[in-house]
Amino acid sequence: MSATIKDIALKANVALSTASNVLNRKGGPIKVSPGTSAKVFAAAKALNYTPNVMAQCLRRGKTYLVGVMIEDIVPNFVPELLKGIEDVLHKSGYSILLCSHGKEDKGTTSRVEFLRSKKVDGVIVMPSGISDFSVTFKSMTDKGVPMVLLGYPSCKADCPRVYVDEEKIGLIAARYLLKLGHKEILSMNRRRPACTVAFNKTILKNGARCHYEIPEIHDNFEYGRAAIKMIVRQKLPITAVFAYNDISAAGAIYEAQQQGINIPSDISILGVDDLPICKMVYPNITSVSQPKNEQGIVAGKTLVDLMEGKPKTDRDIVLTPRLIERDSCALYSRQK
Amino acid sequence: MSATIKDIALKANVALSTASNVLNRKGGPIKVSPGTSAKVFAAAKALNYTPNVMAQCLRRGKTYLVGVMIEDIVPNFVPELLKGIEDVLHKSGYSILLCSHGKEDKGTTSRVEFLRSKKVDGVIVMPSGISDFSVTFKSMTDKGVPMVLLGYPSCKADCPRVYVDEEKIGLIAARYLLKLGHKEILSMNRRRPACTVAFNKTILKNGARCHYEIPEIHDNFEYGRAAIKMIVRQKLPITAVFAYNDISAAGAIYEAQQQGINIPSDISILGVDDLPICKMVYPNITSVSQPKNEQGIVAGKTLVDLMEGKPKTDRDIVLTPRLIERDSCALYSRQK
DNA sequence: ACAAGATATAAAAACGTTTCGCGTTAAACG
DNA sequence: CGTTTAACGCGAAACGTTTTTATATCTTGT
Repeated sequence: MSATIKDIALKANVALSTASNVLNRKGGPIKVSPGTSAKVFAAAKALNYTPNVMAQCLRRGKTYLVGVMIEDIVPNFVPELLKGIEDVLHKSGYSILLCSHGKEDKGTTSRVEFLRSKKVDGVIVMPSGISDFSVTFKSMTDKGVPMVLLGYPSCKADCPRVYVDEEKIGLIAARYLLKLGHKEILSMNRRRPACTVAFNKTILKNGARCHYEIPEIHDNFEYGRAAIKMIVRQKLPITAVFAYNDISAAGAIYEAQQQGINIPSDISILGVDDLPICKMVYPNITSVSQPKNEQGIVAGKTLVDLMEGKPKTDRDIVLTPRLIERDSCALYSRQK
Repeated sequence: MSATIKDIALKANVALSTASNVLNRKGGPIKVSPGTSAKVFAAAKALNYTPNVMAQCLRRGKTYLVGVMIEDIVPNFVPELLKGIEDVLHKSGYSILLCSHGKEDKGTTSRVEFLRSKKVDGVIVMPSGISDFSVTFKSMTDKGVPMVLLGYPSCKADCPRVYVDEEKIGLIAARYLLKLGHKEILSMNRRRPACTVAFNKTILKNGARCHYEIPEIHDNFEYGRAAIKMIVRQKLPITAVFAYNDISAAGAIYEAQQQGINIPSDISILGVDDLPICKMVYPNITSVSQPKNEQGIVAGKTLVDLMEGKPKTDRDIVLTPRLIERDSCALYSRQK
């Protein structure tokens, strides 16, 4: 079908091995005269040659493939993460094999088999919840396939993990809301344990009160709406909401708008993630940013280092969140 | 490193070829006694064998890889499309090789080389703008690699295309806004030529007027804001806006809210795409939906058919948009 | 009981590369 | 001019499969 290196050798009147040498050991130790070199290149160009990567991989014992495992492609921040990963991997010559196992739990292990048989050189896993990956991926890690875990610091796994400092998220959020003078705050972050602990501690220490009695709802947007509904129904004296994430914040804003509650003058709402949606709702959402793109980049780099056999770095790489101030939080006004 | 079929043969005391036969010609013509079969399977399990896909591909001349080419991963609907594609391809045993060339135009051709050398069995291309792909992908299509174009019907290419009926989008939008009694309508859809033509024609035929003098802005959200700004600044008598897409609609709503204009009682805003954001802003955006997931699925199926050598289907597959009514459009009230 | 067919297993070729080691020729040196 | 050395090019093996062809073993019909 396609032209092979053999065709080139034939056309250029050289041995197959010589053609190969010309083609892929450019500055290498094996010398070949400029004349033959030119002949080979000419032939290659004439035949529109591209190497057969399968054959190369087989021979070299390396695939330059990285498996990226994701629960589902839809969640809001996955694209940015993916992009970060793709960028850095591509720069190092790797390409990514996408692997999204839907909801089904059993899917995970079969996908592992899939990646394993594709002989990927490395894996990046973005867990969807807390689970123990040291066993799921045992068959790969045992074989020495490097792996990096992205997000969810609470997952166990025998590999480097990249995530953002959840405690710091809580700290930043608490300090900010306190600075604005809020005393009665609703926290929706029970799903982020470390974050919640830090948040609560800081809040309480400064003489403010922290509520967190919202029924869990899986849909983030509805979760946010539920928060406002609860505040209204139970007539709570809350003046600020620390939302689970920006989607929840958007939900809260939406419900508030519907109920005639003014954001931020009546209630301040603080999001987490700095998703694009922050700038698309009115008022723009103030949010604690987890650097998504950076996470992807860092995870990619870490994996590349591992695959190239660089000395093992520190196990965990934790990134720092930061506050992005917009319009959904305001000073607490007493004369309410 | 990993166990090979040779190891299995050795362990099971059979010839390499016998092991291979047992493993992958399950119901095939070649018979092998239950005894040996069992031995081989036992050995395979004991050694935790997974076939080396590189070797298989090399031998079979098929990679079961499909290149999916995207301008950028970020745009809002890409994930849904991707998911649709992934689902159906995975079911047929293919996996997807992601390939997002950033902004750079020259990137495209180098990515084509990339996919070509990976010997993908097929390609799905989602163009970012209007261009002639019959030349860009010539080196692949010439070699008989099937290809499917997704979206942008205005692109030229010698392959099946999957897209939604843009004329119909215009038609649906026009009819709906007319039904609501609007007479002065702003259309932002110049970037969708077929859609605009149909929209305008219908609007004019029914005695309403169509404005469309907005300066082009690349950022969709800002584009939407600009529309409202223009209406306000020039004091246009417009009562309905047919936005470029949902992001633009969100932008328009945002700006309106800031200017104290009520949506939908003062101005109705109609979006296109039915993105998740529709349900996240207040009021919820009424939108003409382009079935994203379905597009992905159809594109995937078409490609699979092509790759399996099924008889060529109709060149173009066009999907039908439909109206999703929410809260951003209302009857035109004269007593304004 | 013997050739003919069936049946089960084995051997070998092929897929397209990379790479090692070897032979040839030309250049350099005394 | 004869010998050492470097420079260049070649052949062949190997990567792990699949598949075609060949060989050995076992039935079976006459």
